[in-house]
Formats: sequence, C-alpha cells, structure tokens
Amino acid sequence: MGFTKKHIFTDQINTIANYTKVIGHPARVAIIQHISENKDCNCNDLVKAIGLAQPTISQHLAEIRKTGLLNQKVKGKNLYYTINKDQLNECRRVVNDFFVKTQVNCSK
Amino acid sequence: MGFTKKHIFTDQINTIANYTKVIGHPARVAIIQHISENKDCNCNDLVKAIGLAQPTISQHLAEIRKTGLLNQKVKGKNLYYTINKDQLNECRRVVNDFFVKTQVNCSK
DNA sequence: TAATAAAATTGTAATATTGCAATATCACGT
DNA sequence: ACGTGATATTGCAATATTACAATTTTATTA
Repeated sequence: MGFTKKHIFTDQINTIANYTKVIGHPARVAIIQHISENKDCNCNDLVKAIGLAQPTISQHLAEIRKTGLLNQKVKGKNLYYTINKDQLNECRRVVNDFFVKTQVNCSK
Repeated sequence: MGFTKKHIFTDQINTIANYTKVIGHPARVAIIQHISENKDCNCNDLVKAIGLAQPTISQHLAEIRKTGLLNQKVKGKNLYYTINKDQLNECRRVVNDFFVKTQVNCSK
C-alpha cells in the first residue's frame, strides 16, 4: 500500500500522531529550535544554519506550518518566522497527555 | 533523494526525532496505548483490537521495539508485550525537554 | 521599469514507509 | 513426529517522504 489507514483510528490518536510526526524529522526539530532561539529568523537564516537547500527548508517549514506551530511576520521582502506559543503549548499538552495516560495505565 | 541526512544534525536532535517518529504513526500510538491498558496483551490481541493485518502489526511492533519501549514475556507459545516503563520515562523526558527548551527560548 | 533578493512552487529522482499475502519459524499438545 | 496456533519474515505493490535544481512569485530598490 503505502498510505496510512487513518480512518480506522480515533481523532485523538490521529492528533497525537500528527503532532509527533512533525517533530519526527531532525530537520524540523532543528528548524523549530533555531526559530525559538533567534528572533527575526527567516528562511535564508535557516538554510545557512542547518545546511539543507532552500527548497528543502521551505518544504519542512510548510509541514510545520500545517500544524499551526509557526507565525509569519512580513517585513519588506523578508518573511520572519516565530513560534506560535499557544499552539506549541497545545502540542505539548497533547503529547504529554499521551505519556501520562500510558504511564498511568502501566501502573494499574 | 528520499533519505534523511541525519549526519548533519546533532545526536540530541536525532534522538528527539527518533522517539517522536515512532509515535508519529496512529497504529503505533494505538499499539502502545492498547498494551498499556491490557496486561497480557499479545500480537493477536492487537490485530483484533486495531484492525490491521498480522504482518502489519508485527512490523509496527518491531519499530516500537527498536526504541526499547517494549518488553517481551514468553509464556508457552504466546508472546506478551508490556511497556518498558523506564524507557517510556526516558522518552517522555527527551520529548518534554524539547518542549521546555523551545518554550523557554521563545520567552526570551 | 529593470534589477535584485527572498521564499514558494514545480518537477523529478531516490529512498522510505505502509500494508498485506504467502511463507517460515517456533513452541506446545496430541 | 504431526498438527496447531502464534508471531516473525519475506516479497511485493502502492504511496509518501526527502532532497534539490530550476523556475516562479513577490516585494524592494535603484
């Protein structure tokens, strides 16, 4: 096949998997970290800092944006990215709930 | 290309990505949850509970095992899976550290 | 308006992932 | 030893992902 059978899982499970999948690639981890560490960080900065080609970085940025974890700020011809703190917090909550639930179940 | 350029990232970043990648598929989330909820859970139970074919479940189990998140207990011809709590805790710590670090950086 | 600079999009090649049928393996009971 | 049941492995087809060159889009500046 090749495609994931999402329809057989609950929304809750798919939500957990969607969030963790985005963080499940080192380039995207590095991008999120670099944006969080540097105010006024644009695509070009990430290309230089990470060492992947511009289209590749742009593609990963689009993946991260899909989950709502990024804000864009246009300043002239530059496009600066920042972390959407609320969404990051929501993501953290979802992932943490998964761990808590699993750990609690294990201890029964 | 198709392959991930892991060598350009730090071990720390690759570790985060490795853990989250495993949780980044709904079948694996469902498998981990089901094992945590049911003592004496074997492959067949998971096949019935989740609705994917036996080889598919077996393959996902192997992926999860690679990260050390599962223990196996052989009882006769049955193979029971349990969560490796220490490793789950380590995984949680790594992922949580990522969130904490990112959030702290955002607030600077 | 033309040149420039930044970033997205398109197209494409290589590789990885997902899923399953068929088969192999392994341990038990008869 | 043979049959049975449980799980892993193999082989394969379909799809997804990763990466990048080339191009396009968009905004700015000369």
